[in-house]
Amino acid sequence: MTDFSPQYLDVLNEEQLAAVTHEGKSLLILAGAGTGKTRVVTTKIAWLIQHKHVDPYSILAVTFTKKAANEMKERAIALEPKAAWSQIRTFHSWGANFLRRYADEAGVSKNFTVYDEDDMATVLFDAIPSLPKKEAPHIVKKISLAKDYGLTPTSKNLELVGGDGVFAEQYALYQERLRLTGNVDFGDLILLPYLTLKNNEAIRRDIHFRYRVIMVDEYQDSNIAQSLLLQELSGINENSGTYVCVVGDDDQSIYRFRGAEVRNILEFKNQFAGTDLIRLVQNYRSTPEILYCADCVVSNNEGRLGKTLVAARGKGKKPTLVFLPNQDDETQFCADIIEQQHKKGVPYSDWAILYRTNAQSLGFETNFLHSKIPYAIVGTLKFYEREEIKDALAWISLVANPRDVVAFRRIVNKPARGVGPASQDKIVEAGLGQNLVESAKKMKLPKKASEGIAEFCKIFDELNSMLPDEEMNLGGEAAGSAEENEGAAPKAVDANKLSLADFIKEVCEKTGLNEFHEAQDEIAGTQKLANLEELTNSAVQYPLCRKGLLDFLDSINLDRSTLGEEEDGSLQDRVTLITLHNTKGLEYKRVIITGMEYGVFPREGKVGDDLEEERRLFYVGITRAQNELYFTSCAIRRLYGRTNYMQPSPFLYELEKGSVRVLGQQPFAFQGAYDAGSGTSSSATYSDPIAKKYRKGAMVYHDDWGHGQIVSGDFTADGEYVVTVNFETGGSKKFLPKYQSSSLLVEGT
DNA sequence: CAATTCGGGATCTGC
DNA sequence: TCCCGAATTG
Repeated sequence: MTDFSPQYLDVLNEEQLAAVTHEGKSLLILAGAGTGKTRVVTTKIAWLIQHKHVDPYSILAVTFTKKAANEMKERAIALEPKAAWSQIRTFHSWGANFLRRYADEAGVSKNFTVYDEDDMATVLFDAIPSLPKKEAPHIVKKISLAKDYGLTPTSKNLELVGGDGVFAEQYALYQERLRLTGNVDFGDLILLPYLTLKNNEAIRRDIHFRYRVIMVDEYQDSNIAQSLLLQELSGINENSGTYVCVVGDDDQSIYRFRGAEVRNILEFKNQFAGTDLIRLVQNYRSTPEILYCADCVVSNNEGRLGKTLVAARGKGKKPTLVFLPNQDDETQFCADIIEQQHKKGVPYSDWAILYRTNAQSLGFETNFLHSKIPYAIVGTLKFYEREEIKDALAWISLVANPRDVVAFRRIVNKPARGVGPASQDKIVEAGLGQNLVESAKKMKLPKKASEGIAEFCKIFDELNSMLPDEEMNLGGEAAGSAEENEGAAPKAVDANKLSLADFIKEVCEKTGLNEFHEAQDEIAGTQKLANLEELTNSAVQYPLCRKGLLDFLDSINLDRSTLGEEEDGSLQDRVTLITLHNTKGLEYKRVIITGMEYGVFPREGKVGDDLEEERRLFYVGITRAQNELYFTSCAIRRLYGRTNYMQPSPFLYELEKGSVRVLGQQPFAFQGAYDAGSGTSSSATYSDPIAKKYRKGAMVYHDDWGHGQIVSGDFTADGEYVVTVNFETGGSKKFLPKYQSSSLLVEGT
């Protein structure tokens, strides 16, 4: 077995192989965009199991998004089926699982659900009724950030998150109130496991015994709390012998604003003593021309470990920088180039249009609708934030945990049952930290409210009694097997067996949600009833029991992404419209990065670390492109209803002369910054009006050939003026403008 | 409670 | 400019 080399190792390059077979000390893999990072991690898992005989059960691999976790799990299992026994999941879902197991030690209810920021605001408001309405979200953000930084209400350095004199107290009051609900917020899913491990040696020993290998993907996205958790989890300071391997790219860290800390990756070698570093720089995605641009830009950042991507691919097209008069021209330029290429057989799905802010998508949508260019906007549909879905989920959550004040308030008077705010407050105050429904039953209230509460409690009890504690066992697997799987996707439920979907169906019917929204749909033409059905369907595979209910709620609360969005948009021939942030981890054959203007990208006022983060975002955008890359920059842009004269993005200056082809009217600041074209001709004198109009450098549009630029203009021996035009499509043509004035149009005149 | 008006604010968004 | 939430009004 010594020389046995599994096939899957053959496809790796030298640096990838070194990363896969590395052992011993901790390892930081600095993996640039498109260098096969996921392949390395999944192969490493397979190699450890097959070749090093590591127990798959003792391997933990964490990612930041559910999508990434699913992909990693799938690919690891494809290489080595035993990887199904490994823990491959998101940080937060691991945390939720840990907290359910050690609920008592962590001080939460076993059947907690997870509060999002809206819910947090409700809790905060309950805790501090005097708080002005619009301040709540502000403070909630600070609390979230504090938890991301690993700070508790008694921490000394709360000013790190902008905490002022009263913040510590607000945070403390919030915490107190939150604990009374039994529930947790997202920050708790990291912070509480960290504190529990830190303060409880027995649990810590259990965990160190269990996990022998820990890998973290996208480590540049980790926050301080996650780094602290990793240190406790791995027992790095206690000689646990656990092997830790983190993978990331400091150049792609773009989530500082929500607590991600690049320094985690920069200082990994200090936190995990004796770390080895392996760089993956062989890039299999992009042409060398695109990678050159990426490097020009990112090398302007100071806080980085430093690496330069090396193209594995051969030469391609030079990226193009296009200066346009305004945003309408920008959308039109995109529409034109996509349409021209489409006529030549380039599918729409090759293209992605990237922008800094969602608001910028509007112009493209309008234009594409009109131009009949099919498109799909990525990442706007927030299924679980819809009113009707939140209502249904509130009922479900309250059944799971009757101490859930937020859920209780949300539904107790919806539809109206005469239980107004005053009655609600009374019930909540009396029932704090207890079963709110039971408390409500005992409460003395005005006649109207008391009738309403009776009705509410009746519905609740009926729903509650539908749920057995354990899965009804009709000859299937033993209940509790899900515990072994630790929340892995539940097995399909027999068709003739009741599933959780039946419960949710009842919820929608009994509570009047269906009735209410059916009426709404007719009036407003909405889809609410259908959305509720979709929610019901998504629960089909969960068993009808309390455990199934909690698993279902976790699956929703820990993946707010895309239910309701098309499963595989890539199968459809459509242009992708997407924010730069959303492109991380994705790739497209042809990419247009739009709105390259100061104030838009980078956003106004960004300096220092914030500016470096914007630059990394630009770097992420550039490195999404496989074959072709365009940048567009407008001289004028409407913002908030005002017309603004824009300066080109400072990032454009960082693209070195000769790294891009420039089209359009260069702003004054750019005169001479770039070669306008490749022509060397001495050019024509501009005394001739036609020659003046069709001069070298001008942008033109031709009915058949599309957009292009005049790269040379000369007079023939006969005195005829001839221009050579390089078209966007790559072709080059000569024209006699004298005879072409109607079909060859000079743009911007 | 529903319809209407008024005013403020406007990034990116994982789990 | 435009959208959302809060306040006002019938």
